[in-house]
Amino acid sequence: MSVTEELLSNYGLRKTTFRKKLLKLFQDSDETLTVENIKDKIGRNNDKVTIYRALSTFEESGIIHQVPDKNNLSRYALCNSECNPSNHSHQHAHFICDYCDNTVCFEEFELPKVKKIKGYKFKKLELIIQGSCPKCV
Amino acid sequence: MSVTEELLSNYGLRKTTFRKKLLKLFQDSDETLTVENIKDKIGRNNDKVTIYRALSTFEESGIIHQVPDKNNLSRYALCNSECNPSNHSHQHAHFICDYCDNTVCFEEFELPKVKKIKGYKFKKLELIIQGSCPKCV
DNA sequence: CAGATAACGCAACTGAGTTGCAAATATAAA
DNA sequence: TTTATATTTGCAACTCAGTTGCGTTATCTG
Repeated sequence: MSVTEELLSNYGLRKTTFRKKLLKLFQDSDETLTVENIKDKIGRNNDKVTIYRALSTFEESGIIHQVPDKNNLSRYALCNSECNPSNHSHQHAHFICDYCDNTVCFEEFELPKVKKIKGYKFKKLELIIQGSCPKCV
Repeated sequence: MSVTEELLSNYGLRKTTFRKKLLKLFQDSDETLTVENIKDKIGRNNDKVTIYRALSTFEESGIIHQVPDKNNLSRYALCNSECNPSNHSHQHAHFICDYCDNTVCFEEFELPKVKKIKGYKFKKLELIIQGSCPKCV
């Protein structure tokens, strides 16, 4: 069984042709992907509904996570650590380039400790950094 | 001249009836607002195109800033400090409640100092905290 | 007050994401 | 390996936030 298939098995998901193809794409890619990016890479003929549904399944399972784009568009990236449906929080920052449309995960960032505010319960932190990436000085 | 009108003048914007009404709404509100919230408060008959255009103008000028919603929908809030078109960065965090749809600005938060990564240029930091708000224990 | 310019308001559009449903495929049981 | 069951896929049609074009109206400046 391939790494991709094993991952699907571990999360108790059916190993369909489409899911294997999509998951492999994420495993082979070091950038975050939009649905358009995905279509470009796995073929424009793939149905968007299927893509959206597979992405939702992967996200709920904890295989991938969603990151907002510059234009509030959804991008997706593989979860590095062992995420699962009940614990799916990411201790890393995201970088959004103002010029190209890319968004990158910065694994090496430590998220700040946040002081408590009475009445509020904090569950998840997301640090988004905007600026210019190496390609877009 | 009212506070609202003065603010518009300071930013070199025309003081139209609509803008005065919209800006006053932001000044009187301590929560972030969606376009739907705005319609509810200033009247559903107000044209959405006009709302969107006024929001863009305010945002570009540095009067308000945009915050993503739980559902990646846009919310808007008044800028506290003296923002302007060329310097429009917010040194505060945003809290998104997982249960109600509200998003709040946390002025009292200090954003973390972020270490440099070669090739990247950082311009803006956004810290988003998710959890439950006092109303939604 | 008159002319120039910017903002408004309407209709029609765009495009990301969703829903319903029938056909196809994966899995588990026999 | 075949069959029964449950899940996934793929198509069409839809929803809804946000945008564009353009003629009309309001604001500002002289």
